[in-house]
Amino acid sequence: MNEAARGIGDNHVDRESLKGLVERIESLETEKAAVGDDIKEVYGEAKGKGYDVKTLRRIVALRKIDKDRRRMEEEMLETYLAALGML
Amino acid sequence: MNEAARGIGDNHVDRESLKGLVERIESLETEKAAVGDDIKEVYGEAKGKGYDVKTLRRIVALRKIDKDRRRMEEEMLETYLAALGML
Amino acid sequence: MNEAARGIGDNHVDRESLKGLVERIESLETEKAAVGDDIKEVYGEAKGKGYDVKTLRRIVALRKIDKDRRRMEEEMLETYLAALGML
Amino acid sequence: MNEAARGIGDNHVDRESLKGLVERIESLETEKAAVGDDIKEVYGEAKGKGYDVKTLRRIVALRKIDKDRRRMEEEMLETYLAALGML
DNA sequence: CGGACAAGTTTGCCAC
DNA sequence: GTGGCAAACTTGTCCG
Repeated sequence: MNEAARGIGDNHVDRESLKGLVERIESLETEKAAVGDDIKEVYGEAKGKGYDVKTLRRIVALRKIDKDRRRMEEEMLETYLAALGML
Repeated sequence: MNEAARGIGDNHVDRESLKGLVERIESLETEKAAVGDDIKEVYGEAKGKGYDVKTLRRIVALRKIDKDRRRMEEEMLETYLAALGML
Repeated sequence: MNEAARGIGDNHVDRESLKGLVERIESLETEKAAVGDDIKEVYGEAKGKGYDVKTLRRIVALRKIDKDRRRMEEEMLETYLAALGML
Repeated sequence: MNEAARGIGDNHVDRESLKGLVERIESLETEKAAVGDDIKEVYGEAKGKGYDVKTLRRIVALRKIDKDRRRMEEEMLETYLAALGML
């Protein structure tokens, strides 16, 4: 059994290990939030330059769909090859 | 105030109205589940014909992305026109 | 071997057959989405009448569990009767 | 008027400027997604060590609330001090 | 504050 | 039967 996987009444999780994990997650969450703020800033800057933010968001979303499509096509190819026993 | 919007201590919701809503929802849920089963059947039939189900699912998903893209482009156009004050 | 189940170098799926399957699936998916929208509409209507949607969802979920339980009890009864040769 | 804010018949957005904005946003979005993946990885690692991911998420959420609460208390204190002319 | 958008949670499905 | 993968539903967040 793992160090952390214990049953009821045996809840001696490794404090240090747990602490490390939580801190890493929180650090990453902070980073993620910061990047999110950066994105908001860019939209704000665009707005300041007179761009329509809603349109800008749609452009970004549309380009994302394109990217997803391309990614999906890659996967399709893999799937086809696999289905045909060519992988 | 609406018939149903009442405060604490005034919980005499309209039994008939509530019943009607719940029944309509449940009827629709049943219908939805039935359609879901139909879909499964078609995939089963395809499998019986020798098609690779996973590939089939990808095809459907890919075509959906295409449709989403087209819908998004329509919206984009509207948004552009609106942003340019042309609507 | 089925028409569709072929190996490497023999991957000539029946275009018409495949097309038919995909279209049937997409049609059903559309239908399913429509019913989903209908359900959302009913919840919206309930909300408009002052009902708490979250609570309403819980009610529907609870009743579903009840139905499932009753169905299982029926099945159990059948199983017992069958085991006793009483069917 | 800004370069980008123009009316009907004057919709010449600065292509380079727009391109730059979109690219900065997409770059940041990519970064954000990458950090999100990192977070998932850590949860995955935790799972591998036998931790219950759901509980872990709750812990992180709780600690976030605590932090927010502490931050609000700080702000409140500042506000009070400012109101009392003690800053 | 209400609706759109994104995140998280849960559920069902397929492969192993 | 189990565990990972993908879809659906629910919940929370942000903008208007």
